[in-house]
Amino acid sequence: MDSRARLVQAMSDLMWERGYAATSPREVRERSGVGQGSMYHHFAGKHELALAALERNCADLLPATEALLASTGDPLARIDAYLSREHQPLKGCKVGRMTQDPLVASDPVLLAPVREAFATIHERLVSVIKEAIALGELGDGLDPDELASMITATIQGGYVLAIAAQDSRPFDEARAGARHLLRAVALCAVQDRKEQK
Amino acid sequence: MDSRARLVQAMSDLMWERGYAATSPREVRERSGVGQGSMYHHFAGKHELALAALERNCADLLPATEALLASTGDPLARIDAYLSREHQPLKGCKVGRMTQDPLVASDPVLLAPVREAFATIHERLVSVIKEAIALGELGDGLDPDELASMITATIQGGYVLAIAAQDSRPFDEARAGARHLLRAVALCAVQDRKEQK
DNA sequence: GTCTATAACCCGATAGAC
DNA sequence: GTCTATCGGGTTATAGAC
Repeated sequence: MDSRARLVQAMSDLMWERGYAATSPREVRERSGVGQGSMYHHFAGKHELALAALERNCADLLPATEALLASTGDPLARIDAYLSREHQPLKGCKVGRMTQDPLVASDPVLLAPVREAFATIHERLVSVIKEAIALGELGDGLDPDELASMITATIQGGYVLAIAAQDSRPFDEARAGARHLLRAVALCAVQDRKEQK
Repeated sequence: MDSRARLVQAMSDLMWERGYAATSPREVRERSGVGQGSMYHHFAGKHELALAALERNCADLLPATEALLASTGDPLARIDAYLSREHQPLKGCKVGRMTQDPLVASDPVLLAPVREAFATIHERLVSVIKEAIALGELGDGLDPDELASMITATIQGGYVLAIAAQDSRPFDEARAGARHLLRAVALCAVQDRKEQK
């Protein structure tokens, strides 16, 4: 790993552990083992380094989620998989948490990669939900955008509850609640179709 | 408003606007118009001031939510009301956001009021859900803890999505998704009971 | 591309007069 | 209870040699 990559890695880790404001270039330097001059050779300053770290986090996390949703097979099962993935609830989401860092949220440049990541997930999720509706797995009375936002919000909000409680249970409960609710309406949809026959 | 209250108010505002780490005692002093000496007379330091601000935020926000959920009347309508309240999604939640501030989340003292606030909401919400199940408004196949966590997570996660998108729509979509999903399973429950007759 | 040295400023906190 | 003055240290960033 070269100096540049080590700096980005250290910045990413520290922003996760301490947040943007509380992370100093000196700590980044010390953790990455890169000298002062090198750091300002590769990046104009803390801000540019943070942007690189955020872009890297998004690039790291997005593909796995996209793969999960884009895979072939039963749409509802893919949503279930999205809602069942392994996480570390008490550590928070490397991407989602950034929206709650005021210095990031108020900075259009830093927020851009986060916005794009969530927009992509939303788009994919809406597609899967539309597939499920087309296949009759879900009733057509539900709005795909609403459902997609609700599902992603459940995960992101689950982090909030888990950290507040210092217990991963609320995170798992929230996601299970969403899965079970979806399953219940899916059964309704099946039932409705039987009755119409 | 006396010096102490003005300091707490200013700290609360600044923590919301900038976060804990990025808020300096000097800014608090300047915004509140209180002198240096006064500040350190009332509070031992930034940490103690932050605790007072967090406690105040929780005390300010909790009663309205509790009142909403504790009111008499149709349980499902109360959940609907909880999911329909006015918010400022782009500004974030004064309480929930604190869980994503690493310096707050890693400090048991600062996190305590946040933990208690969410625990209280959860408790109230579980009661309302149990009422709804007892009345047959919801089927008994759903777990009240899961549902309660999902509902609060939807709201908290909605903030994340709204800030990421810099648009309040995802917040409203997520909450509407949860309401419509609940309504759909409620109709299922009614249908099931009719069939059993 | 990396190093050391240093600038200029702000941080959180304290001292002590009034 | 409030004021001004100040401390020691850390902050982000720059300068300039190698």
